[in-house]
Amino acid sequence: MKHHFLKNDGSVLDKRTRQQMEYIRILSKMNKAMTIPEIAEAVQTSIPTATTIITDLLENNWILIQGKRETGPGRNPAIYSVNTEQFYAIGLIIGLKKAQLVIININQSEVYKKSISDFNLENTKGCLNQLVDFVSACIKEFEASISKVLGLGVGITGRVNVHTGETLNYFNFMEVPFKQYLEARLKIPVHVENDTRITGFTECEFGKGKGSDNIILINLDRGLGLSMVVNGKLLLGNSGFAGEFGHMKFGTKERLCICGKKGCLGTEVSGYALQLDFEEALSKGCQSLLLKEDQGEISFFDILEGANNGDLTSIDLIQAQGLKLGEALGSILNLLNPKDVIVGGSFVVVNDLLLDAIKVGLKKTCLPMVMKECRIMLSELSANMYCRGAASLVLKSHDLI
Amino acid sequence: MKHHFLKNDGSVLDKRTRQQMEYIRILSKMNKAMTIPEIAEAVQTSIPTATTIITDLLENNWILIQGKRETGPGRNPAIYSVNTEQFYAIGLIIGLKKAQLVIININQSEVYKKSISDFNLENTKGCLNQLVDFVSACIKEFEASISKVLGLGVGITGRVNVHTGETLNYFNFMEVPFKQYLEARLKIPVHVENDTRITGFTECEFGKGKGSDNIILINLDRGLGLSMVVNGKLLLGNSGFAGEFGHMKFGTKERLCICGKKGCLGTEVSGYALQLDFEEALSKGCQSLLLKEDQGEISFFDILEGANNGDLTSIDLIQAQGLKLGEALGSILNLLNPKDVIVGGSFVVVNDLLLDAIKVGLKKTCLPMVMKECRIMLSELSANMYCRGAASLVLKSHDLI
DNA sequence: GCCTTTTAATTAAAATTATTATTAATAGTC
DNA sequence: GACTATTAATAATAATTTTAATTAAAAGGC
Repeated sequence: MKHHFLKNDGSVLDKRTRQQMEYIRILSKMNKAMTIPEIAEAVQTSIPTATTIITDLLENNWILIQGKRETGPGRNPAIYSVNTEQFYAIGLIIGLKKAQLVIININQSEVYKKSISDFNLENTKGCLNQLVDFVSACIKEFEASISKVLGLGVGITGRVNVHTGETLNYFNFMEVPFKQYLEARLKIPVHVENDTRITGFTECEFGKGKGSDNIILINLDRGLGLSMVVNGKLLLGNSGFAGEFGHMKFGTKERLCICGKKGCLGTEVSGYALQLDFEEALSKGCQSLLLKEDQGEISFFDILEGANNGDLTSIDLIQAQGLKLGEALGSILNLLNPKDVIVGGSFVVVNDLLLDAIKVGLKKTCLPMVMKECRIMLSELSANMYCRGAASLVLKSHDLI
Repeated sequence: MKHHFLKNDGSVLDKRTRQQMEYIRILSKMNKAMTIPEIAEAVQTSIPTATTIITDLLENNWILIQGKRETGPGRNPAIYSVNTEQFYAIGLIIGLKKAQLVIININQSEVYKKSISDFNLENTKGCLNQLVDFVSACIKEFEASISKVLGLGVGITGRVNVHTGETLNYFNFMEVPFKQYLEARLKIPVHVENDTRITGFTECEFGKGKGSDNIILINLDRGLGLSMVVNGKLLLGNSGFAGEFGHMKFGTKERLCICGKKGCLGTEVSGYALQLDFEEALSKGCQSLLLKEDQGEISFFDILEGANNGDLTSIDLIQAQGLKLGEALGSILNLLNPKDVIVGGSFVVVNDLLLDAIKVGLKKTCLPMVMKECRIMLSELSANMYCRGAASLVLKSHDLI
């Protein structure tokens, strides 16, 4: 595994290098071109010292002069910013049917994007190779030297132990954790995360959670996921398993969950559950517009779309799920008292239909004082954005954002 | 409000003062007498610089020479430690029937202790005055100059907004928050916290949660409280209301909660609930040893004691509560994946009777992978310890522990 | 008991950093 | 357009900090 100038592997660095890294961090965090006096103020050093370090960084091409700032009276200062062509981070989201990759620069601007068209996540050597080759090919195509890549942030579905980099559901057949394997083959530092937690992080960085350091993100898709950001940091849990909301006992139906128990929320609130709900409704004699269209199996996407087209059965089922979700969520809000709750995942297409039902449910269980300052919102981020979030996680790990 | 040498009010300090504070912090955190080379290593400066700053601190009486260290070969170094008579923190726990105060020094050793014998917490000006006078009298009796007191940490029952220092249930009749009022009258910095969160913090600092930065503390007393420590920090929530576990909808009885809803866990798992359970059991014809003793009203303390004496009715009721608590707790564990769960409060007197029942309940709802690494334990801390915890919160806020 | 080894503490010299003064550049004013 | 006010950048000087060298103090071997 190679290391970038901005290494954070715990090795001892000389003072000047540490100073230089600090300057890069300040420039990156501020995310704007800064003058030497501003930088000196920010890093708490004198202007002459700042000048020498800035000159150093300039000579090594880590930063660039962006011109001069137009001020009022007085000499116009030169402004400096990080050289975006020296700092890249890669994000990779591995879904069940899709793998997406994005490369961003230190400004978090997307500079490259690619996805595997026909992907099927399998716990096999072949699938693993396909992913590694894909990432390698992307890096090659982008033509950025490996030495300019700070790292790869991976969001993968299923359970992940962030501390060790192990993935529990996929690529668990190697002797080393997934993270270590990728680092060995790609020669760049790798951060592995659960996909739902990536969505939570992304929402905090780019979405509606921006500016808040205390949010809950619900990922309502085929499954039901939850991630929490507390004190500005992702809540990972002792073994990295935090966020298992789907197994909360709140259900009333007799469905058996994959965890072996009954009453799990995920068996009654999720895309998967919605399909079952629909089948049950039909068997009870409910009518639906969806049946008129001559299609094979009806997926939960179809049901969501049906609701948007006015199909009453679909609407009823989704509202019932929203209500139940809201009620269960109320207990979580009482526990964590978050600033915002953001609901993401495929279900957002039905918009207020879901949101209002959740709010109705919340009222039943959530304490008024907790509800009072808490906003419940739908996510507006795209899948592509989550991929950028995974890349941003790398920047975050270097304290650059 | 006066300020100690170690101020943390955000005012700009000169470089040498900041350095001195850093040295004090290092010495305090290490909690042992250190040699100059060790200190220099810890603060990452050269030995001559460390020597001058240590000399400075010594002259100002902030630190003391503790003698020499006996080493192997080579000259024996002088060892320095913080002057414990310069740094005091006060802890005050305000309960319903008791108010306790403790003064600790920077080593967290108790140097003074006092409590109000006949106290009754009321939301009145009189009660407030009683408390302020009590604290003032203690400071006076201890004869420590106000300038040597870093602050007062208050743990008060009921809801508290840590960010503003407001108390919602008590002393809410002033124009300024409780915290501000105390600061104005006592002239020392004040930190106000919820009593349950104090117990969580204490457990992490002195109790079984020591060394872990990811624990859940259940406070099972007259009421049911919960506090969480995540990433080494108390989870406060956006408005400081985090931890409302008692209103989780898990109940099966028809009891109305003070929140206006039914099914709240706190109405079925708590000391208060235990008394109701007992009355119900009797009305259904259950027998109990407790009735033989000629006493007036039977409190939940009596029932806990009864269980320890073999009273079957008491045992049954407590086990039923433990089971229910365990089941509800399982969902929280799935969500937060803590390292440890520590059960505190008056209920600990029944020991394994409660703990085993909780474990049985947990098995029903908690995911095996979450349970696997999580220890469920009873607290062994005394009320006095929580008071010290409140004081330690002050030290923590100064980054001294 | 004296010498060697080892580590602490002090001192001296070198390097670094900050403060102050000076010069440079720009905008507005008379 | 020259002058003034203002801020940036640089140079010179002062202060601080570090590195290196020296001295001091202790332990152990012969």
